[in-house]
Amino acid sequence: MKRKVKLLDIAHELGVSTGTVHRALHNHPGVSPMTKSRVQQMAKTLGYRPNLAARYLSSRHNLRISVNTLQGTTSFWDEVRAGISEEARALVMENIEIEYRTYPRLGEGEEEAFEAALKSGVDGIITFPSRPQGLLSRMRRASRNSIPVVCVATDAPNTGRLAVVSIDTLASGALAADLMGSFLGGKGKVAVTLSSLVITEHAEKHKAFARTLHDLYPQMQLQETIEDHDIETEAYEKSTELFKKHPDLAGIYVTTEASIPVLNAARGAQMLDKITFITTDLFPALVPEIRSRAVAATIYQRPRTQGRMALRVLHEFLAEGECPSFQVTLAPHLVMRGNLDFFLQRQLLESGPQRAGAVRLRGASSDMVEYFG
Amino acid sequence: MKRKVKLLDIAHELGVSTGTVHRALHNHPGVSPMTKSRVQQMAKTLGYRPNLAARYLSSRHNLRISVNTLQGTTSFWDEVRAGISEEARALVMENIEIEYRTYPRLGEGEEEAFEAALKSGVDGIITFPSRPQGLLSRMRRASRNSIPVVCVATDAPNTGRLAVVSIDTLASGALAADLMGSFLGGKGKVAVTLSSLVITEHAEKHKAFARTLHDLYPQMQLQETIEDHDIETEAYEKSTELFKKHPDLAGIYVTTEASIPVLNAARGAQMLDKITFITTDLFPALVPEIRSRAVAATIYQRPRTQGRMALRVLHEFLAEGECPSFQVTLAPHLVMRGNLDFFLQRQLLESGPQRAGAVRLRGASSDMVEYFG
DNA sequence: TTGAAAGCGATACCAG
DNA sequence: CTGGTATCGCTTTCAA
Repeated sequence: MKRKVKLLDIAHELGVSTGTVHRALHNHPGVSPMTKSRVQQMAKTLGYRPNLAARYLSSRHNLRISVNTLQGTTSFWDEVRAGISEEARALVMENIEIEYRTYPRLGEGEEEAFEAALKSGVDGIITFPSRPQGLLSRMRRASRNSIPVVCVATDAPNTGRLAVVSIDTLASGALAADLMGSFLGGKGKVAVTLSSLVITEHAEKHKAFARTLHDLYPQMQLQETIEDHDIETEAYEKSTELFKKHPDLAGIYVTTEASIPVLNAARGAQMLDKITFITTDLFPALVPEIRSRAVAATIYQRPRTQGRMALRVLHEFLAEGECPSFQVTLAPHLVMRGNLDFFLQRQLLESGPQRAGAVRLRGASSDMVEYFG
Repeated sequence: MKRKVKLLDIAHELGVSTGTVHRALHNHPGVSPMTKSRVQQMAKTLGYRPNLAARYLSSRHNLRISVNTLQGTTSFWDEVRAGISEEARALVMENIEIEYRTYPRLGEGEEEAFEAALKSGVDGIITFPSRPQGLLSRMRRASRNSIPVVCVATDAPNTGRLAVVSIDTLASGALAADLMGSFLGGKGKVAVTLSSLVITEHAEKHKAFARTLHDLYPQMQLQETIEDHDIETEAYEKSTELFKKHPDLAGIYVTTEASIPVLNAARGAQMLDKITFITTDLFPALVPEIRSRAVAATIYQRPRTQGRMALRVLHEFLAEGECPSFQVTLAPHLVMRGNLDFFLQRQLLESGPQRAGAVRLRGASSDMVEYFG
């Protein structure tokens, strides 16, 4: 049994005080370079690991975290935020203060929100970088100032961000392709819609879809790709055009949340029941479409879990100064009509009673269910 | 901003000492019933929440946890144990000692293992109750002695167990049925194999499969169910018989890990390419079967996550005296040839470098991927 | 049955 | 630049 090494051990070993050791280990000002390096060396050789309990206890320096996301127009971001809140509450040391900053539309106001977070001096930021190019300089500045930034859903490369939490886009696209091929018996014309090929995530899904389709179902023909630029009417019109051009289209994979306009376009073109739809995410308007089998399957991106992971990674870094991984990639869930109700029930349960009173050992009579996305 | 209430607050309120308050709240001996109830009342009205950091700091008595599972003949339990270890290491307060007790076969030695764990005086037990009836009395005894027991993979009802972590069997069966129907175009004969209808989990999967098939694909015909009692030869022989009896069988859903004998039986009967297989779990021998498309899809039960959750629930109870939920139900993952590689890669990564050295902020050059099941 | 007090290990401040 | 020390909230003796 190895006794844990503490500050006093390493201080004693070097004949200095714990205060000095502390300052040296944290790069605080006021330590001679010599002692600092000696301390750090000794800490390493002794295998010093800080005692987090003691740390939390002594400095109850409330962590302030800014969460910058899209407004809750789509249920996706509501779920992400819910996951963040949950994790914050669950994180045993409840010294986390979360400030939500939202912006109304893609790329509109997100720079201001980021700026505001920086100005207010938060300890960390969780953000959805919808237009990375605009955020670039600000994120670099945050990184320079040692303010960790975690990206959710979309990555922002070369910004010095601490980590990114997202769905596995390659697995998503590949799964969609394999399902599409299976459903259609390995032949027919299919198409993909996405927001823009400039967005890495969408391009990856598309690439994985195309590649898997080609490898596993060589007889299937992938048609031109629709870019809707996150505009509903554009999605509708371009879909309508596509359906007109390919009256024999057999399937379509919607990689974004914007599946409703595409469904409506198919409905308008009287082609709804001839086309196999594979969509993305799960939100109220999609439920009846799945139930009526207009949508064959949807790929659920587990927004709640994304939120949880984002906060967890950020907190772990803030607490321990270390980051478990720079890229957290979630496996998507597949929702079809058969298992739809289980997902809906889960969403209900989780958003319903706020972690309905935890119960002590003896009082265990009625079970409650927690469904992990 | 509400100041946190601490022991001293409630002690002061009642004119007693913190020691008394502490003893009262923890049902320690040596407190008059009167003061005890007064303290507990006051704690409730003030909304006292213990400061865990202080708790861990003052008394870090190592938690000892026994993990009783099947030997690693199947990769499933190796993964479960890996998940448990991971979570133990990740749990910030690393005062957890885990003792693994394994038994070679279903129902063989598990009672002895449980007994040994109890005798050695562990603080909690995670177990796979393969033969609940034999464990019943022992689990009840554990419960009476306030030793929490968490079941993994399978529940043991009426045993006083603290919680159960398992896959959503209803969602699994329903998803399998919907996929089967989609793959087969809504018609044909299908069958189910399982270990025994006596086992709740298997019965539930079967029921969900049958029900979903009936509701969504009324033209499909569900044939008799194979019970293999966890014996490979039995699975092989009964499958062979089934294939002989139904030469037009179109699909089969294997709810257990025992899919290889069934596949071999189909191979022997020259029916491999005529039957759509939906299997359960993911293990080395299954990989080539998925790759060759002998298996259309497999339902992955996320053993690693099950292990993580089991330890988390148990630790939370041990640490806080509260249990977040008595039933943790995981949504299964769907693995097909298209996304197979992503799951294999994930298993490799996770079992490879032991949490390859966490890195500090500045050193973030090459990303590592962590793939959450 | 109860009170008083000594830690647990890291942090932060004040003297030197 | 460095040493000393009070502090965080809870647990756990030891006296009373």
